[in-house]
Amino acid sequence: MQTKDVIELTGLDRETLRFYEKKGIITKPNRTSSGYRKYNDEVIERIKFTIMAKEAGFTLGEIKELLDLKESGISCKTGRNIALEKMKEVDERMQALRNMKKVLKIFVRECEESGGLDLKKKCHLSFDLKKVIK
Amino acid sequence: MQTKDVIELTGLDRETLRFYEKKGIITKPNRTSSGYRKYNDEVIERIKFTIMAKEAGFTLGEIKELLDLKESGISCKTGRNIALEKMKEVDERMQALRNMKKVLKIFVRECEESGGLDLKKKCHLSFDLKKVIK
DNA sequence: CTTTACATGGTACCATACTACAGGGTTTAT
DNA sequence: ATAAACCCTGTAGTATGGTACCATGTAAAG
Repeated sequence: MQTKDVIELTGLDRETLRFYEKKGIITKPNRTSSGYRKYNDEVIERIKFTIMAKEAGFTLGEIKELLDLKESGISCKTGRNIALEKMKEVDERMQALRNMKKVLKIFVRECEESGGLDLKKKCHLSFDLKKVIK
Repeated sequence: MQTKDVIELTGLDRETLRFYEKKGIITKPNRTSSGYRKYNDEVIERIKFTIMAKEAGFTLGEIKELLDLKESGISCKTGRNIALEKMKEVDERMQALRNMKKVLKIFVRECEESGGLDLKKKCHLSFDLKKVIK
């Protein structure tokens, strides 16, 4: 597989792929005699994992940390603790998203109550979080 | 309320509060005769909303956009559509978080199966997303 | 009345995560 | 053989979201 194929399979662009290589998100690929990168399938898994974890709000640094567990020779106990820690973060983000959704629902309801689909009626939104949290 | 109180009530630091003022997240407060900022309660709501929305993965730009809806004189229909759009984003992020959690669960299970709490046993994690997505 | 706490504006700096070239070399299709 | 498509390294620039410091002014407490 060459760069082009990785780009096609992952949706990343060339520059970002390089950037991820520089950051250690993907391992340095072998090269052809002329210096072209030759990738294997593992890189696709790593990139897909990266994209997913980014969407879940993790930084490249954290993602690298997780990806590196694989080769780190870390103990089962430590690996497990890191994963459990990250799960806690995921739960916290989910709670934040649920709160946000509640606020947005109130927005939508307020909009509908005070003018519905009438383009001329102006909306009056509140950001009173007391309705939403605690 | 002066700066100190806002800091105490929101957990923001002085510099970040200024930064948010510069970015338009909070409206420019009135001043005392000597130039000290005098805040009202609204600023607290805006900041709390901002913190929550940030936790939910929104950028300051998007957050400002939402906060500005309140004063924009935008139509109900438009306001409602923007809120619905943001709700879609929230749902997408939630899906990403659910996927991430699945991966992390597999991590934890693999760790437990291949050594449990034994600090000497090394873990061998896989990132095979085929198990998780699609 | 002076020390401490709090405030001001302004500038510069930092990390993260890209993004956009420039100036080449290589491979492949026609 | 030559054009199109692909690849290389390297550097510089951008946007976001702060953070840190400076020099200085104001207010409140002992």
